[in-house]
Amino acid sequence: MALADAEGVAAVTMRRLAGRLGIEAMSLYHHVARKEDLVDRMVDRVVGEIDLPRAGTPWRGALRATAIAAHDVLLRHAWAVPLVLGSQVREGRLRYMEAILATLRTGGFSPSATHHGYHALDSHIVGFTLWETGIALDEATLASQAVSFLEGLPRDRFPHVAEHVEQHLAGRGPDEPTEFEFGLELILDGLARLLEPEGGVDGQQLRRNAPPG
Amino acid sequence: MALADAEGVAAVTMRRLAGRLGIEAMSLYHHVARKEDLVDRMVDRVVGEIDLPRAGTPWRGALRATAIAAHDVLLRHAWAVPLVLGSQVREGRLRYMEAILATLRTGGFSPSATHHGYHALDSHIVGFTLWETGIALDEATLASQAVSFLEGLPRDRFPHVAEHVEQHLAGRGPDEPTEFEFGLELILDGLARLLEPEGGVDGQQLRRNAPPG
DNA sequence: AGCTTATCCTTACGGCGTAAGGTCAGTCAA
DNA sequence: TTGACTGACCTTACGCCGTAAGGATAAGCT
Repeated sequence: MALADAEGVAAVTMRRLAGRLGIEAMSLYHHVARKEDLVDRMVDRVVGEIDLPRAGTPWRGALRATAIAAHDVLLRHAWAVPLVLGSQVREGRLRYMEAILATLRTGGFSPSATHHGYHALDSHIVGFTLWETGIALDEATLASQAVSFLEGLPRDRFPHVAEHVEQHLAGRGPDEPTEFEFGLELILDGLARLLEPEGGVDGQQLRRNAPPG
Repeated sequence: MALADAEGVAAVTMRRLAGRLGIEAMSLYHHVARKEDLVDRMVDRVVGEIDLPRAGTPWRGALRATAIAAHDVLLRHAWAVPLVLGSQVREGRLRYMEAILATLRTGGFSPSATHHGYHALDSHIVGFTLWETGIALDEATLASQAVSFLEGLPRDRFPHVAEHVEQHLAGRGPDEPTEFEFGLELILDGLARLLEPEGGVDGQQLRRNAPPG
């Protein structure tokens, strides 16, 4: 994982990894059946690093904190972001899912609403972080990159794209939420409205039911 | 792209692609500097397939239709999903961005709200589709896969995960939105509330301003 | 006729995942 | 004490990969 963090997952080859461990490439195959297994386990360790809410925390705060924790962890291990939704579900992922799903269910959401809410949240976390890690290195190179992008951009054809990049350059105001948090609040607000009597998206089906187990 | 659609982007090697074209691998380097360029262009073509809203369509319907179109296109070219947010911004992506940003701006959103809304939308589209393509093949194998997953799952430790998978198996009710549309509506609802007088997430800063250009 | 240019080819290198089949020290029952 | 077993590791080799370097060929233009 140190290797992946430093040079990306492409740098994790059986030969290089073995070299770091002072052994030969083929020796790794006594601990792992295929390279894919190795990577799957690495990804699961990343997910395992996400701090989970203690049982009993009110759902909105718990979900908010967990989403932010997940975002932080994924930024620390950017190589894992495109893999996290496609890899085998193991211990770490199960624990993560269970915690979020239990939080929603205990918070009063129906099985269906919980199901949908979980995916909406996960999509935001992974999708947003995927975008972030796709463009970002540090703030400075990002800014200079954005400037040179703006210079080459035909403004007459793409005025709104230009404005969009300028928004990036402007940064955010003192009380404005992070870009990540903006989308997160949108989703949490939407979920909160599902619990209100009039309901939100499809109030008929997604309202409260008795929790399982 | 036919090769990538059929066998995934890993099957697109310079030798195999050249073979399909009846030429040698190295000949491709007269049309493309690096393999990365080739893949970037393929991804941009995928984005170019997304139907964009005609100028003047009311923002909410326009965004909804575009998001669904993007989702469909990405499902058709699943190999492109993890790449789309990290690849070079070219013609196709610029047109896509311009259309969405213009829709929001014309719809009355401030530069900042437009900026945030764009990313929230994009994160959902890509994040959700990444999850979908990570698990899904066809409905039937998915179902049998889910059943065998449930059998191996220790229910006492992960009761909510079990319920979650059962929700998948149950499928959705007749009037229930798609999972993709559920998250989409959450985001569109949230954006709509930004336009109301009282504002939504951070009403102070994100309210309307004069559009650019 | 000669030059330019676009297109394609050949050969070669170092690196990849991994199949197949060792070696060798420690463990433990008889 | 011995001998089979086991787990950790190594060696060699195969067929892939991207691409560097340096032609070949044929069409079009002056």
